[in-house]
Amino acid sequence: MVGESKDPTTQETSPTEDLDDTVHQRVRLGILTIANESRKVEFRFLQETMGLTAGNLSQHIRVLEEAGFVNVQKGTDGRRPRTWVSITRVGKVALRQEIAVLKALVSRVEGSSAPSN
Amino acid sequence: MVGESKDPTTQETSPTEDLDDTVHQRVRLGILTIANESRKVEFRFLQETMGLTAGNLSQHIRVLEEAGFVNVQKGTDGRRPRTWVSITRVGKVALRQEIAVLKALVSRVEGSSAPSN
DNA sequence: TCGCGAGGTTTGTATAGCAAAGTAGTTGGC
DNA sequence: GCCAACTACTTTGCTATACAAACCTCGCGA
Repeated sequence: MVGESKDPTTQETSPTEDLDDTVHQRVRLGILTIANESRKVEFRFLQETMGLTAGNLSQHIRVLEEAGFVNVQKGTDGRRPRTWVSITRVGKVALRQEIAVLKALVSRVEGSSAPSN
Repeated sequence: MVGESKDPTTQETSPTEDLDDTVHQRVRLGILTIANESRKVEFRFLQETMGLTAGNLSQHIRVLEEAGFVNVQKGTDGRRPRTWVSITRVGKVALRQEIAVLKALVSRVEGSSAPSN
């Protein structure tokens, strides 16, 4: 039982302390993942793909922008206004870090088919 | 460019929509991960391992309990009061689901060393 | 028996997340 | 060519969340 006996196989470390809440948040993790797949992504595309309201997406993009994880470009497609989001170098590093922690977490959970379970 | 051309290799699906915010939240994901590793875990152990204040941990445990993901047992160790947390069957299913989505996410991100990157 | 500490819980508050309402420019109908 | 409806977001307002400080209860030592 954890905390009672010191089982050497028990990993007594926090599985999630290295996660950055700015990146880990569900919607933003999705945005970064998609943004990481191409040079730039349209606002509309993100909204439809992720099933978000424009207002909600707008706010999450602002958070990512203020963290330096994405750049926002405004322009037009024909005469219609468009907003594009692109991931920055810093954003890519942050995403990689998140992924690294998640990989470790997945391994840890999959490795714990504890006998008493 | 996503949203402009229909590149068949582009995964036009949300990477994170199947994540449950109750489970995905950083601290709670940690609690469930640790709880999944043994039959029951002491409150104090969770608190120290994850570096949380007692108040914060208490709240997160309540959320997990109300979701049916953990059971809370109160008792004594000698004469000192103790609180133990144990993951439920439903909690295990929820954790597995989270891990499944995270695995897919990791693969997706690692698979996108997009040429234009 | 009084105070101190252990072990949590409750309360207060700042922030986050979300959608409704608002804004600015565009297009289509007549 | 003027106005209504639409596109493409942004801002605002509300609710819920996350956190720590303050609080509570019980046992133990002096």
